[in-house]
Amino acid sequence: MLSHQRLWSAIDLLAQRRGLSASGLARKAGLDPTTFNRSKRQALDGRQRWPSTESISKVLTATETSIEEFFDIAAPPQDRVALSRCRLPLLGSREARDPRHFTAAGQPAGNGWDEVPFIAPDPTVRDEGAFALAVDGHSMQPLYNDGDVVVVAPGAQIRRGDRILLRTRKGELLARVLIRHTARLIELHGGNPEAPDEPIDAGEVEWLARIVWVSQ
Amino acid sequence: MLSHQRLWSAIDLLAQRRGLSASGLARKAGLDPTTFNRSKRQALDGRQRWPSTESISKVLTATETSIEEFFDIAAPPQDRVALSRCRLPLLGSREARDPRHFTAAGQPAGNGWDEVPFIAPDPTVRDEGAFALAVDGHSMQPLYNDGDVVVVAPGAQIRRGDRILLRTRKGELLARVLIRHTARLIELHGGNPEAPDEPIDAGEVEWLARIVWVSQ
DNA sequence: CCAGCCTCTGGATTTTATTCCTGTATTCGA
DNA sequence: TCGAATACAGGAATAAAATCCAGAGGCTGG
Repeated sequence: MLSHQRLWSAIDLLAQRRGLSASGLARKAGLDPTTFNRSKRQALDGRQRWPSTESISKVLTATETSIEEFFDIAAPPQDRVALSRCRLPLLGSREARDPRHFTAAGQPAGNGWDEVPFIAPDPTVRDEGAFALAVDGHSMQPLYNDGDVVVVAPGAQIRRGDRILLRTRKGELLARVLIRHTARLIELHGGNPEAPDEPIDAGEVEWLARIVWVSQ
Repeated sequence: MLSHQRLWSAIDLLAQRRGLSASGLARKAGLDPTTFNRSKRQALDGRQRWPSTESISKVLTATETSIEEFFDIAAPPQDRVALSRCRLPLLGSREARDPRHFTAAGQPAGNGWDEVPFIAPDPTVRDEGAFALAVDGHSMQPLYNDGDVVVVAPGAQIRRGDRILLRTRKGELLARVLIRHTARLIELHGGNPEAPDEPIDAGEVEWLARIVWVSQ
């Protein structure tokens, strides 16, 4: 649905994001500067006045804004789909072995990354450093197979039993289940219920991040 | 951006999806039936005429369409993000044991379903019958744990090695890995590498559907 | 301090979208 | 077969949004 209030606040918020006033936005779009005046938003008798689609179209063109972004700006919070994080950086797990693709905190770095649209219900994915990893080959079995895509959120809280992506100082990239995490020791599990836990010295670990979504 | 052409074709396509004509849509929205006439879309001298935001708002309200869906309808293919499927039906796996929550084809039915926003890069999720299942308890271990959310696409092609959700005629709801699927026999695997395959008679199966995404 | 610029109000005017109307063609059900 | 409803074109009238036009207030740099 589309309310009078949402439409006008989208215009205000778009102007704000672009560092413009309401009149500045109108002028930039080639419209009369008074078009978006507050005094033009309702008639004297209180009836609502709506901006025209043509004006909106001109504003979007002038500010290089997509119609989706425009309506997302003023969406009610529960409908907000975090369009800013709509495109996650994506890398193949083979390329991801190269540590230069990551910052020291495990966030994507450099320009070898592709992009993929993604919006998940879990707000952890809005994490600024979130990225997607396309699994090639068998290096992450049995948890993940060739062709799976895992979404990793370095900023997400990690608890026991969560699946994590872990970079060791040696440069290995592992997908595991976290069993225990103390100051000195990290206990991992490979996903095979029959296999024993794998302890690893906390000093060996460069970073670890929670895997929040997987396509398979 | 928002073009004259896209706006009008969104109106036409929305009408089409709701089984209405352009004039029927206008009438349903409480507008004059000629409002959306083709003859009103451009002036005699060829200048573009735009529908008003207020008319669009009335149309969306009358057809219970979100503004996101409206603009997605006529989006260029490369921008199409299946916003119409942005909100997936969601059910807990415990409630999902009750077969009344599903159609015979394994699509969501009834009104016990919640909703969750979701957009995945994989077009399989655009499947009209796609839904999300929140796993409660241990019934789907070791593949999935309490708190995981799996996204299921009943229309997606299934190949060997895919994870599937399966409803038996007895009413069980199982998450498994598909090993083999012949006319008579379906071979499944529970996810524990040490465990043997589980054969099941194809006649025992009500439906099965591919699991395409998992949060964990 | 003041000119110049911007922002906004509120009114008059112009432009434009909607409504109202007439007329034609088509579909549908009795 | 024949009304009744629907779909649509096109024109006139009406309603509403954009412009145009003062005028007030704020800010800034000279």
